[in-house]
Amino acid sequence: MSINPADPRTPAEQIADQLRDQIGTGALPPGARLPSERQLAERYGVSTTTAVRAIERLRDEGLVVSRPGAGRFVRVPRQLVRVGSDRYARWRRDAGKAPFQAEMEDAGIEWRQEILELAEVPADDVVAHWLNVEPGTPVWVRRRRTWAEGEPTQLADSFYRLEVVSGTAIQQENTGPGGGHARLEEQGYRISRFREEIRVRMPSAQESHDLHLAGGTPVAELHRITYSESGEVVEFFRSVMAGDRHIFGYEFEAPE
Amino acid sequence: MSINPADPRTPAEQIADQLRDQIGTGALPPGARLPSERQLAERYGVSTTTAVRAIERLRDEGLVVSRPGAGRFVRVPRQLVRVGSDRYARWRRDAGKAPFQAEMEDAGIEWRQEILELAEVPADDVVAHWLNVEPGTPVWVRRRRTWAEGEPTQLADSFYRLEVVSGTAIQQENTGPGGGHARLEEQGYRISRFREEIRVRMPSAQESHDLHLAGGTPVAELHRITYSESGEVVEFFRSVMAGDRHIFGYEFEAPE
DNA sequence: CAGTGGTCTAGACCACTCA
DNA sequence: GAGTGGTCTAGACCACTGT
Repeated sequence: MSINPADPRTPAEQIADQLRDQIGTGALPPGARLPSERQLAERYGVSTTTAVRAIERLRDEGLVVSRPGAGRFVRVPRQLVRVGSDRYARWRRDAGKAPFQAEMEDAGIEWRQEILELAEVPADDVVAHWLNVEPGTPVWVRRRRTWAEGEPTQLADSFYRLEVVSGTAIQQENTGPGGGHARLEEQGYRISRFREEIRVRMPSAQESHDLHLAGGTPVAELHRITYSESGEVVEFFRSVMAGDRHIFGYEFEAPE
Repeated sequence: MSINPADPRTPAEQIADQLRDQIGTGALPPGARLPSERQLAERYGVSTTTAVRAIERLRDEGLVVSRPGAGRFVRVPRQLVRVGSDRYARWRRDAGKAPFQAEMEDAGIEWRQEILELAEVPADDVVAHWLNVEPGTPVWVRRRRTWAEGEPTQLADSFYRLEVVSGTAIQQENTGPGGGHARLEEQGYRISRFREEIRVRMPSAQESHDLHLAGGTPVAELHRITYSESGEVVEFFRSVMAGDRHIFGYEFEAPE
């Protein structure tokens, strides 16, 4: 429990490594409080700045969370949500379940959805590309944040061409049984195919705040394009998902 | 170009925001050199420590890379590689192409593969689970690093039960035309189904080094399970991929 | 050899939490 | 009110780069 000047690692690294070991072995279990900056500085004979750099390293790795005024604590792992390609099954819609609802209930997870915005907005370049309209064309957006086990997990925006959703429950807070996809089918758009794209990146400060992300937690940006039987794009879905809470799973046959 | 004490943002934030704007507008184009720590500290009237914290923020966002002794530079964006679910098509194998090779050549990207290890190793828990053996059982591993456009993009490990690959070219450096999957089919395992799982996380220090990742770049961990016609798992593939270089794409029909 | 990034010292002040 | 995290000052030394 001290700094070895002969060690090629820097003092901050040595302190971080020792604390990481203690977390790994369970000597510091999830939820446990770490020594304060001042305590660490004194114990290891370094300046507070160096002690802080050591803990910041662990925070960036997602092992430690800070609560200003209270202390630093070993992170309690957040539950993982599996996201599978069978979540769009028609039998689920027929059973009155929206895709997100089905995922959560399958996993036995308490969940809710919070509507952030229902509005007509101009299409940005990506939205315009997929909905096959000119950039700037007014489109309908449904912006929401989903929660699982009392923690936010996803910022999800669905975009539609106006003529597709005008007068439907997709423009209401509650889209009704089966969710938005069920309403689209009622409008005559039989849903036949999906394309999903996943990108990996760091969150913006805003996203980090909205998703309660610990420092150093990446996000996945999921794009989903929903095609009707005629090959038309009927929905463009863009979601930012907490990287520490999701596993994405896909099954497919070996194509011929 | 100065600090406003009335601004609720901290000095380091203000400096970071101004530099980020200059990068965003192109005033500091990719490859441009940023002012040095000392120059920034003097210009803004802050300590060098504060100037460094400002630049570190940009580095963590992946906007800036450091070259010790030389300076800090606006990052030159790395090219994205699309990874699609049709890359396992049988017609590609018949054309003598391995999946990775097909992806790269479709995108017109110069690529190569570097073999890191070909060996018999004990199965860890995850490998054992998917290959349906006891943890610790010896399995065959093929560890490699793939490069695109002169930059590493992927650390890829393929695991096989010993009886599946013994005596085949999968144990050699060069697996031959069509890659490992073609050799498995020759052994009588007709490949019929895949499952892929994607996790998002920060890299370890080792991975960060091996993939030449800039600070603050997350990775995707891809697991692929390959099933034969009889439902048996014939390969478990685990890969760590640079988050800033890949887009994962999947297409699927609306399940019934 | 001048300049650079990386890391460090030994403090300081502020806003906040918790008892 | 004592303790905490967050941020800051005004320097310092080292290993390295590029000329």
